[in-house]
Amino acid sequence: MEEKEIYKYEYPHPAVTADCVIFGFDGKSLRILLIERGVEPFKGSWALPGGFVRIDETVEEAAIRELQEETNVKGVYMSQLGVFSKVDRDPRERVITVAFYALVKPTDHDVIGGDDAASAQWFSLDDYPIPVFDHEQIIKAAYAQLQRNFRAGNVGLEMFEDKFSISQLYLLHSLVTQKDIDRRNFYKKMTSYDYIEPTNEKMSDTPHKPSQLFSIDRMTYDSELKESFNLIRFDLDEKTDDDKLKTNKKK
Amino acid sequence: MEEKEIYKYEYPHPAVTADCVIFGFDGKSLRILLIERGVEPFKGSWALPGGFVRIDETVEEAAIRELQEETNVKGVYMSQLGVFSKVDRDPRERVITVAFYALVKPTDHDVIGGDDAASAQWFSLDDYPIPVFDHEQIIKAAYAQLQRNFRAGNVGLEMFEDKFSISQLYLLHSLVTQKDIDRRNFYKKMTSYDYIEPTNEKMSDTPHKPSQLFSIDRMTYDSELKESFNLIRFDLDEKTDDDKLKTNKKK
DNA sequence: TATCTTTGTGTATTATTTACACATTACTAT
DNA sequence: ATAGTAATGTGTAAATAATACACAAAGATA
Repeated sequence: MEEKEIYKYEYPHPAVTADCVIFGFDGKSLRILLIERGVEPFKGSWALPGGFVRIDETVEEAAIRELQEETNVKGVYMSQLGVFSKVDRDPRERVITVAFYALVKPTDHDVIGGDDAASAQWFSLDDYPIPVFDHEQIIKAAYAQLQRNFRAGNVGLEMFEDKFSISQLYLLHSLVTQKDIDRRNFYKKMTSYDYIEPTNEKMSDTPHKPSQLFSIDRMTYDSELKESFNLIRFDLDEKTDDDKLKTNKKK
Repeated sequence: MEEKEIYKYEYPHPAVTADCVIFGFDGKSLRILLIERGVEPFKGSWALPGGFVRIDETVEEAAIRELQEETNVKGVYMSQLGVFSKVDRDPRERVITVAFYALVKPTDHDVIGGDDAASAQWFSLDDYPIPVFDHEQIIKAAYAQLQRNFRAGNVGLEMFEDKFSISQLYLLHSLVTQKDIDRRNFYKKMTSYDYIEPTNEKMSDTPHKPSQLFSIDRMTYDSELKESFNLIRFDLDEKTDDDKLKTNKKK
């Protein structure tokens, strides 16, 4: 027992964690990814995926590592949301957390609970179990930020790995911005962007007129929009903060 | 000597600091507030005001406290910029910093170096001593963020304690956005906002036609714009993170 | 009184946003 | 087959916002 307390400091140090608010859009509704805690405190309760930042990694590295360890989600565009540091937000000790958020397609990811997470699961944003710690506040702040970005013109194409229809995008924008956008004007606006390119494929298995599928010119999209919204692709092979903040490197 | 290392942890903990990028606009040019370090490491070099977050305060509280201790600047609207966490950014130990930024009028503040700062001084943004640590990178990121906000429509009135002329505001916008805005269209746009109200005073001591002075309807301004840009008035009597994130309380 | 400089107003042009009519293309039911 | 249903996609006009630029007004200066 005396062998455990080996790290000594002259002044008290907080612990630092990274937490991830992962929003999912499945084509119908908005979802949120939570984990069931497998360890104390709050074992068995739901929480955001995340965990302690190691002494030899950046907070960004911690966020993607923990997200992958606990939910198996990887390779998504994440943005830093901010720091939450109320002194009593964790019952164990003083813990300051850095929150990140991302928007993904649940079907692109095989969600598997792992590590400190007994399980990981998507919930509807309208009805999810209130998470422990101050994670509910973090989710609210992340959603507000997402909404601000969309209202300010972020198109939100980071989440589409492959082809998409304008009506999918329309539904996403309607859900996120909470505004009733005119479907037809939205269609024309989106198709006018040079980074949204029509393919010659169409949606299949629809009980009505199938929509055309579009693809993303990532080069153009990234250069025109990503810098405006500080979206960064986090992959495990990226190294420094500096890289992430200064350039738009992709895997 | 053995009495000093009294805080023990099972796992290594980083230190956490809060740093402030304070931009100043004096009516002519943009400035930045730096302190001359009075302690090691880098004693005698210039750096951003800031310091360690205490175990019983939030990062916001640390930011305003350190800013006041080291420069005597207080009561300004600050925004959280983000976290910088490269593992080797501080030679002493692992230090993660949370950066904040603000835009103020230098003449509103009596800058006095204090505490760990041997001195505090305004520098031109075009020509300031390169600060130590990764503070140059933080300044660049803060300026980019400020520019994004202005380009996205932030009017930047937080910094005006009292009356101002549209030409002052015009110069500020020209400097920050780095765009050449049409002076006359800018005038009309600003005077059209309902939170910018004409007074019956005029600028004095000008060698030409004096400009009208305007005042800010803070209530309207705050409700219409602040939430969009996450600007928060930090005062020493505010308490929790929660308050700061959720409401727009003012002193 | 003329000149200089900056402030403030007017007005026309262009671009963007919003509103809404309607044709098109699939599937489905009779 | 044919009509009905439910979407997608196109066209077009009006309202609003952004841009460009002419010029009058106010005070200091010579």
